[in-house]
Amino acid sequence: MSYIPLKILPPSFYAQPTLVVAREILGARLVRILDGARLCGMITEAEAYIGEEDLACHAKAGRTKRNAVMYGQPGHAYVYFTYGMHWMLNVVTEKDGFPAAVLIRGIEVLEGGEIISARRHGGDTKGPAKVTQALGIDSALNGVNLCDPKGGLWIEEGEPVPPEELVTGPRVGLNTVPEPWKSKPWRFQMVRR
DNA sequence: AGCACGATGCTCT
DNA sequence: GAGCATCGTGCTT
Repeated sequence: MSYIPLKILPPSFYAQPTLVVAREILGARLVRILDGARLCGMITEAEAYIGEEDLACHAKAGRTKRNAVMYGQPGHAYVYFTYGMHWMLNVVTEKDGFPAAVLIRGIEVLEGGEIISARRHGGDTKGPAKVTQALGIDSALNGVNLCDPKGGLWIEEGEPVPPEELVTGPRVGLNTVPEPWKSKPWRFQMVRR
């Protein structure tokens, strides 16, 4: 059995300004094919990291081996390792050559709940490292094209999020980042009302 | 319910 | 060698 995505988000979606992508990716469906099973969750929280000027962005000190994918084509996955044990999933935005991305910080499970629950040892999927653990995302997916289902990871169109369910705030975990970057309201979250 | 802390290893200086 | 876009546990209110 194969899984044909219905409305996969195209490169033109990711090529938009990063703040637009971070806001509009909420409600979209993150899909992962893992060991032949389709896992899917609605994206509920995301953060924007925008260019070398943004001192919270990994590109702040220029291009390195680690952040190279962020400088590439929009619509690809930037996956990196941190804190000695956690993987983070980002989607590359803006035009080729400009380093920017959106960090996927939380999902609400829609499909494959039993598999995901087992992978999470019964825990939730609210948190960037929880998302990657739930969906089996690691360095093998760094640089994967999210617009091509062959990669086993893509994002499908979802229901639009009404403004009253959208909340913004400062990005999380930027303990040593200087202002104004530390306090930029570049975190976007869906909340049930 | 909230906070403090330790785990754990890769990347860049 | 320092720092890290975090998480789970265990302890305190």
